[in-house]
Amino acid sequence: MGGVRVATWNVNSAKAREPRLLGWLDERAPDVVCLQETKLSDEAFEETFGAALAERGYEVAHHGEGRWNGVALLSRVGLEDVVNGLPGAPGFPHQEARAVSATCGDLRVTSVYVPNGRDREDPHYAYKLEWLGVLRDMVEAGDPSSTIVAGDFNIAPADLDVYSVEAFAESTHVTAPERDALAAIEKTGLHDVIRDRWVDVPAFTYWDYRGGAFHQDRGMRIDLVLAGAPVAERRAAAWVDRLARKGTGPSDHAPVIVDLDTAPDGDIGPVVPPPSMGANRGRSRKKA
DNA sequence: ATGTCAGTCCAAGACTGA
Repeated sequence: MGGVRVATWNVNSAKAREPRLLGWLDERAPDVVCLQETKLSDEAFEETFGAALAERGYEVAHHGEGRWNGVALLSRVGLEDVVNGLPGAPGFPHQEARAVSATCGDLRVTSVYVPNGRDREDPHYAYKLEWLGVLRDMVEAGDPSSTIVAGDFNIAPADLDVYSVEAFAESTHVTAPERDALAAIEKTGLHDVIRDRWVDVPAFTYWDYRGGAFHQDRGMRIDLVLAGAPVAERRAAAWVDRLARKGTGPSDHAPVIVDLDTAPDGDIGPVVPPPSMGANRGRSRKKA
């Protein structure tokens, strides 16, 4: 194994996304996948995807409730010690299927679907902040150095992460309490892998279905991959798979993909070739 | 341009959620 490709994608109904999801797995071949908004029961997910995912070599941890929410982890580098939900998380009023964690190889991975918050005055907003606090506590109680928390955070971390600050003046997703709650999670030792790589590029991950938002790039960056420092340092590539937002029957979210090199103490050497084998040699030779 | 899409109930089109 020469490195691990980790991805997160809010599919906005796994059932409605079945052909797109399977085609995307074949195209991108991620090793670990965090899914959100599967909108399926565990039984329905198994029935719809069990065989297709097993064929592709994935072990599956799905935590669903049926109509809404629903998260999953797919892994072909191991899937152990699965925990459904956030221990001690608030509900509305019942606990919702918004988190699932597992150990995948040398990574402790959590797929999260953070509550939307709806409006600043809505009780769901307070629920969202409280839920984020419990997520922070869970990360801190674990080992942040081997942690990945990825998913739909429903928070744009900074003004760069929305297409228009004015358009969000009265909205959730951009408020100081939400951003503070995210910062508190990161302060346990997690890094925003896409933002580390693309320092001043918006890198939107979500575009409303309405009003031609995708075509006009009126988007938001709300799907994040957070990783402990030793994991984030293994980053070989990090990007938003905008192709998956195009064409027929897309989700309103695009996947985020992060490639990690093998850990320094792994038994296989680095993925990046030495300078003498660099890609530029071939290109310049061809020119000459 | 809040101009879409997905789920539910239940058989069509309202309602809810994002």
